[in-house]
Amino acid sequence: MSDARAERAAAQRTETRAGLLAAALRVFARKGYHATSISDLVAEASVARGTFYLHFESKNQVFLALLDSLATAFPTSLRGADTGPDAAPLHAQLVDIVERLLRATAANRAVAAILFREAFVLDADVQARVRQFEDALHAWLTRSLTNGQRLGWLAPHTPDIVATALFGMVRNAIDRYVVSEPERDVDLHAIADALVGFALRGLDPRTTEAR
Amino acid sequence: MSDARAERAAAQRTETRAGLLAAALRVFARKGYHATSISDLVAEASVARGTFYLHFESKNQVFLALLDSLATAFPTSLRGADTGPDAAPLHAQLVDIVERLLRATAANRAVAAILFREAFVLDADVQARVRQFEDALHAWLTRSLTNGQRLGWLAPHTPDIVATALFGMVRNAIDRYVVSEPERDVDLHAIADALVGFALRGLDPRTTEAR
Amino acid sequence: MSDARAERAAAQRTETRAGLLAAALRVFARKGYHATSISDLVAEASVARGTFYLHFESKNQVFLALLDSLATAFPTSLRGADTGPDAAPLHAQLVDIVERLLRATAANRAVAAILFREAFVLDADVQARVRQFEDALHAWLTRSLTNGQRLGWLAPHTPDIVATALFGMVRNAIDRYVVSEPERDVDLHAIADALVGFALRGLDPRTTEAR
Amino acid sequence: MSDARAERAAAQRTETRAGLLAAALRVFARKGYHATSISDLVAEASVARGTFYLHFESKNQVFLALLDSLATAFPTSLRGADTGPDAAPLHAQLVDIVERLLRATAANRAVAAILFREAFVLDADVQARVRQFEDALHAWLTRSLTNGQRLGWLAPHTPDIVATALFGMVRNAIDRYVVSEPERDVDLHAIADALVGFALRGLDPRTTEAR
DNA sequence: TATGAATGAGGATTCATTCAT
DNA sequence: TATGAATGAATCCTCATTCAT
Repeated sequence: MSDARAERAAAQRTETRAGLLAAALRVFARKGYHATSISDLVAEASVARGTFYLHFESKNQVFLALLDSLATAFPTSLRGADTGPDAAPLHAQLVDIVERLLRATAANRAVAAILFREAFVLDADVQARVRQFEDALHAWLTRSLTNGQRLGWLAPHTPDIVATALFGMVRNAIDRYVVSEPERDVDLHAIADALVGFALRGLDPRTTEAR
Repeated sequence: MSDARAERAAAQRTETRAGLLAAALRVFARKGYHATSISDLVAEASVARGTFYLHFESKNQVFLALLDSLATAFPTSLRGADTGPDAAPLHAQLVDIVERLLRATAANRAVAAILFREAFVLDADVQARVRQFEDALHAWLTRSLTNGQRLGWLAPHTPDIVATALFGMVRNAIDRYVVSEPERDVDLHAIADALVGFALRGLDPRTTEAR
Repeated sequence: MSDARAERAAAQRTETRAGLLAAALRVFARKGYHATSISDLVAEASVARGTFYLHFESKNQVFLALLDSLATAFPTSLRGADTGPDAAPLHAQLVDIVERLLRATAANRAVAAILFREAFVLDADVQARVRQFEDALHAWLTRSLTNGQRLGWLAPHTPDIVATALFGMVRNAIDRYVVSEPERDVDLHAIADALVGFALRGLDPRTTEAR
Repeated sequence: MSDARAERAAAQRTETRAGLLAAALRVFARKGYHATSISDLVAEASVARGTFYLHFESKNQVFLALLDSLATAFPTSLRGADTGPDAAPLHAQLVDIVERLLRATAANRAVAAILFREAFVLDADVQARVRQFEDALHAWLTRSLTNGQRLGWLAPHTPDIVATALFGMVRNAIDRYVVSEPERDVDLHAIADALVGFALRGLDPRTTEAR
């Protein structure tokens, strides 16, 4: 009937849902996804148990909803390198990409933490979604490397394995510098720079001397 | 009470414990650590529920016991590079180290899988032990890199970050090529070679040209 | 407040109530009384949850309202046999009564189904009403039989027990031929005829031969 | 190991299970199957909640176990009539069968009550089993009637419908005289006699006169 | 009168752990 | 030492009912 009332109700609903999401983020960050029970969630959100099920089907649906914030923040960080004639130097471009990745993760620390540490105990459908995301990332990396080699921009290496290595480098860096130690004030730019420097030049000193 | 009888009892006890460990390894491999209940363990081991508690305090104590096999296999793979006058080339030495790591993990796939994927849901004391192991590894890597740089064997990079990167590279490679896909027959030597090649020379083509 | 407006409001209310009843009939028929929740009812009726409680106190009040259709259809089928001088033969009259009962039930299949199968899980007040209805029917049957015997129309039997038997015969026939298998197109007249034939002549072959 | 201990344990287990069954029978009789929760069962049996699940999968498994007492008592009552040359008169034989049915039910009043009144709200598998039992009974009745007619022992009627009628007669008699009013001391033999008398001779007075 | 978000008691089920034998 | 029945806290989830708008 009254539009005003319906609107109010919808607003209320949205607000409660948002409260549950915010509460979930806090509890997940505090206790971890796995150790969090529905009871914990509703207690933190100060709503009744039944209210939870009015908004979400299960704990993993909450996490999936939270995941969307990362899922939108991530891909925008991943626009490939610019290979045009007057593009910025490759090194600078790559540093920029990696730094954006680190910052996107840092901005969603709690979700990223779950994603990085508890991925395997997430329920099947969440796992499938995460795995699919990772596979897409790996495929994109492999393609980019193959392209770069063909164009002579990158040294010849086994693209699949190097993709795995790069993925692991960044993943572990995120885990160590972003996810694990929130209080420590880290210089994400410096980290991105060091990672890219290492990935481009390698450890062999003759590389650096050569230039 | 004859010694013989006491000995027999002790042997029996050891045997029961070994049976529980072997059973745990099988069930963990089949269902994952987290999804495995004490019921599953005692059923697989064909002992009574109470018997379990005569030998282990909890599920994670079982895992800690299993962990020891890896904990002994790993460090031996990690004897540092030989820097003596007539040592083998650095590249070959590193390939050897990495390959040994991969093989050690492959030989303990079930335990490694838990370690890599379910580490975070392990109870606090197991987590602490794993973390301590990782930190030791990271510290060793950082030290080695610092040393290598001082000796001019390695190019100047931020050792801490490069250690993180190297650790992530290998970790992800193990996850992808050893833990995740058991059936696929992978060439661990080739993988080790590619990883080391990338880590030493980097992606920049001028690196390779220079030599 | 004009009368017209009050009238409109009343009409609206009646309509909503009717919609709920119609919806209830559909859902009860589809899922059974017991398996139907208030949620199901309001969803089927497309009204808000709270609206339900404006019209009915509980699920069984809805059923009681639906019951009224049967409660009015039944007694009219049960006008006793005509014992006047130029009445139709007893057999034909009884067949007619039984057939009318079957048809009345068939016309209210959904309600009858609940009545026959889920009577016991209905709440106390509904149960009381159903029981009262059954008792009245049984008393009427017993009275009719006693009368028939006194008039020499019926053979001497224990009226109370025969009433129970007759009630059970018809009840089970309704359950089997009307309630249970809705799709099967059954000949209710033939069933009524067979039932009355059996009830009058019995199984003993000498009975039939005698005529 | 020790057989004595194993035996003791098994005895304990059996005892607890029996206690649960006895408690279930009492609570079912008091509150009805549907209204009984697992909590009620364990409270009545004075065991912990978990203990219930050690012995039964669900409430309906308890009922199925109880059902077995009826399921074994019933068929023995149903050995068909003896048609040999020097068999007892049909009437006497039938009275005996019906009386045995009534007594078997009376001996298992609580279970029979559930079976008769709450059959429809029992879970699917229990329902299936009950339905199957009823169908077998109906088929047996129909077969017996057809046989009896062919042999000239029984008057010609539609066997399927008469089977339905007989089933309903007995069922309702059980419901009224055995299940519903436990306190009233009823003469089961007289009831069986009246039922059979009615079923054989019917209501038509000419039947009785004829003999 | 109608709405629908919120409530919270209540029920089923699991599982680590204990303890008498 | 081994057994295994019993325990009961903890968890998930449903649903009749309320109430502010």
